[in-house]
Amino acid sequence: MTRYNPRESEPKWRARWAESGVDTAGPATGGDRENYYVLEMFPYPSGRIHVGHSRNYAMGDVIARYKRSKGFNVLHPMGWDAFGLPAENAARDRGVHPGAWTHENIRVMRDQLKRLGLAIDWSREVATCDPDYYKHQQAIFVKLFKAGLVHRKKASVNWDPVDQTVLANEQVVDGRGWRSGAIVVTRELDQWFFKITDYADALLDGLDTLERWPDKVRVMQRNWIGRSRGAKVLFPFVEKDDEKRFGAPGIEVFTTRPDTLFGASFLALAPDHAIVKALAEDDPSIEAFADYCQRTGVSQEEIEKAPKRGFDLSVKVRHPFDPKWEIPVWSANFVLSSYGTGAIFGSPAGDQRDLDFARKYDLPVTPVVLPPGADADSHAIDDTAYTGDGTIYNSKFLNGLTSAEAIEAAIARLESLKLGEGATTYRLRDWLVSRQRYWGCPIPIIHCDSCGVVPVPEDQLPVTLPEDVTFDKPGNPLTRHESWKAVDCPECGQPARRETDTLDTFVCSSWYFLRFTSPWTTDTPFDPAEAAAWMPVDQYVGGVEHAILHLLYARFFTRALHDCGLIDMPGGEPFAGLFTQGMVTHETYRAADGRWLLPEEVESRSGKIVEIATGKPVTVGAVEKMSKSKKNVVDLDAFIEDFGADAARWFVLSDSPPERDVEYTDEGVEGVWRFIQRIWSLVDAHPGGAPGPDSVATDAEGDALELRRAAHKALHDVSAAIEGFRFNNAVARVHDLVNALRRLNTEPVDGPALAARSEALGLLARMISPFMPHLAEECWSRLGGSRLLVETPWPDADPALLQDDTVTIAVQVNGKRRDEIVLAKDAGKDAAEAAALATQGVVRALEGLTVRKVIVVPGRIVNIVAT
RNA sequence: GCGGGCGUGGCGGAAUUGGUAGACGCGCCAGACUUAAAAUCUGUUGGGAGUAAUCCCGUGCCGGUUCAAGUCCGGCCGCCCGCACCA
Repeated sequence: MTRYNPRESEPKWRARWAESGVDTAGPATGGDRENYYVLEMFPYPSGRIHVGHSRNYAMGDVIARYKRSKGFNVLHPMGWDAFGLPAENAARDRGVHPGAWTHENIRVMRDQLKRLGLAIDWSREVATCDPDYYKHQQAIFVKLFKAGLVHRKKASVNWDPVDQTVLANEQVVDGRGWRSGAIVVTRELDQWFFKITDYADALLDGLDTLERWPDKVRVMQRNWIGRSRGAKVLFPFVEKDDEKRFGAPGIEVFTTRPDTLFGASFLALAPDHAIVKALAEDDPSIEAFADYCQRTGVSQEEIEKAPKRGFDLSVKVRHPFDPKWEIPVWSANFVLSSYGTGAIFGSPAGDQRDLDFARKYDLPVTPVVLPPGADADSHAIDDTAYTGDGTIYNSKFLNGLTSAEAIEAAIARLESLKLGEGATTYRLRDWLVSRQRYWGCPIPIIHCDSCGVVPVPEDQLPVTLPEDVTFDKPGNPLTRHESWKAVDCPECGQPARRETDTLDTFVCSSWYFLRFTSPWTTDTPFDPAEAAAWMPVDQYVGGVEHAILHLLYARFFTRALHDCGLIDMPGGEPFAGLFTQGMVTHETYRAADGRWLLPEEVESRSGKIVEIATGKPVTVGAVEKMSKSKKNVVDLDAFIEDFGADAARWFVLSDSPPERDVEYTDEGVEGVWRFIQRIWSLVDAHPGGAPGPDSVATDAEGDALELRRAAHKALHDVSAAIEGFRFNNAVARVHDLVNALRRLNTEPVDGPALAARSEALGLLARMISPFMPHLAEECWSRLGGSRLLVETPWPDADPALLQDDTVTIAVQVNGKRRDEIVLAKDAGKDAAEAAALATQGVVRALEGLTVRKVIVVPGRIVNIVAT
């Protein structure tokens, strides 16, 4: 009897797999196998992989290996999201070039991933910082530019003062930069944008087709896009002078409730609305008000608690439905310039914010919507607005209509008066893609004094990053690199300047899955035929933190590429199936002086957790997602050295459902180790001359037959669990089979019994192969498998063995379980009823009662109703 | 405030279509082996009553539908996540 030694086995089998080439995907076109594309969100090469990271890859790998053994041509690639700010920070702090730092991390992490035994087609590996990759990205940028999907404009943008760059709206979380955590400030800057708003409707409607996406993610995207239907309404100026002063006939507002127009009591403009800005130039008190609003905090609480504040601009407009009705124009701190037209009309009775504002500044409050069942004479609004639907009143020609009817009628009237129209607005803003950083894909644009903005001609791509840069000063080193910046204009040949901004790294990750389909192309970003055949990704696996950012950008990108003719993807959706996996968590440890401690730096001494180095007690903190910052990580290499890659893979997939977090504990790992050894000891104890692992023991009976049944049931359940993304369930069913193999280990083992055991052990090896491929291969080999297990098709469970000859069913009396009966599987209802009524437990329970009804659900239950 | 999800033993969780609640694992307890410990193996393990057979209670709370409810319906309570002055 030997112990299973992963240190010996795992490298051996990985070498065999590499020799065999099984992990290499075949071409998607012209093959006879069905294609299946499984992808995990590619990592940022930040340093090292810990056990927490491995869960994501383990899940994708189970799917990849399972689908491959089911006969699919599987594409399971890996690459590196290799541009990003941490590389520049490392350069600044340690004097190493960002490229060198990144490539070293890639080398380390690639080795780690390889040690996990992932069935990855490494021949397709890409790194986004490689000019062979970003060259195509620059070509795509130029194509999008020429198609009018890229534009440069001056806009109020989010500036991260720590990372010294602008950020997209999606990258500002709770008013702070998503990476730095610094409070973002607003700046007016000339920046590059992708016109993702052109696709707002398509992106919204497409969500309905994504049936294999979590609802949560679809809802988040829907909310982010934030489509609202309503109307734009023009309130004409009262004073003719104002038309000239502001260059417009009046003030345009957006509303979703044109039915409440007769409740209007004021207009409110955002503090940075053009009219407010114009007025502020001559009026310091308005300027002071706008400044005050700018300084209001950015956190949720601050916004929520900030009192409504307004400033009367002393401008008047007319009501669109009544030229005699004059309405005052205010500026208010709760109006956003970035939404709608940056101006609203206040209808206080139907909107809580408007009501708060009206009460504070003593503006009129006229109710115009009568709630169902309310009385028009007595209905009044005090401090709570009525925001629901109802019957319109106090509203002239809208009186008596429902809210929905009144919206239509009001829009029709506005249109006939040429003072407004039905309109749709979105919360989604264009995607700001320029970054004032070095370590990113250079934007292939040249600024020429006479020709303006000129894209770099395709035959001059890539625009590569210069190597000779320094990071000793803040800001973007490209802006200081005079020789790199200097270039002749491609159109007029005069001296011109390169764009020094680089692209947001999310641009890189918006099409990498397309590059994977054909990374060998040099003239095009990918082979259109291969890409079209592989896409969409059948199963995408990643963290929910990308629910909006990456997953929205990628959906935009595939549509834009389709519209530019680069790929044929009519549906536009890059990811047909999405799974958002839970994290691996671990206890946190903190020394008395506040230092976080690694799990390996602490130990338990007589029931107390102490720091090994000092012996001082340690505070055990919350169980949290493994993260470098809190040091509650277990290094993958150390784990593999101790327990092997299979143990890591099995552990992170056990116990918790894949979409939930799983807690790392030493006890749990020990359990996995024990289980691995248990499997091995079963296989190792199997006699050498026994039938092979793909034998079928047709003559088995008794315990041997029971074992076959257990094996085939396990196979059936494990297959279903993998298909249904219930890996924890698959793990439990494998445990069941191992328990059956241990329980039914009868001696001596004769012919049919031995064959049944061979069959069961063979099936065990196969069903663990997607999870613990090295152990499975070792078992398969030990059992006498004729070829590599990875080249062996997934077996089908024998349906005849999935059902027992007899079934045990419960018998209830009045819904309470009183006994159970054993019946032949094809026993009729009458037989079941008779057997049930005869059992001791039933007889006892029925004492003194009369049977009224007997319900028999064959194979399930018998329920006797008695009174 | 809006939206999504979740409440089951000491813990992670299972019960996929309404049909034996607690599979499987971890932990705990007991036993075997051992001078001893570790490792390994065997067994017990929702709560309560009882020598036992057995009985009662039990899936956040209250009510309903049903022969039968963790599962369906109505109303609460609690927790987690996302968004949030979006007109």
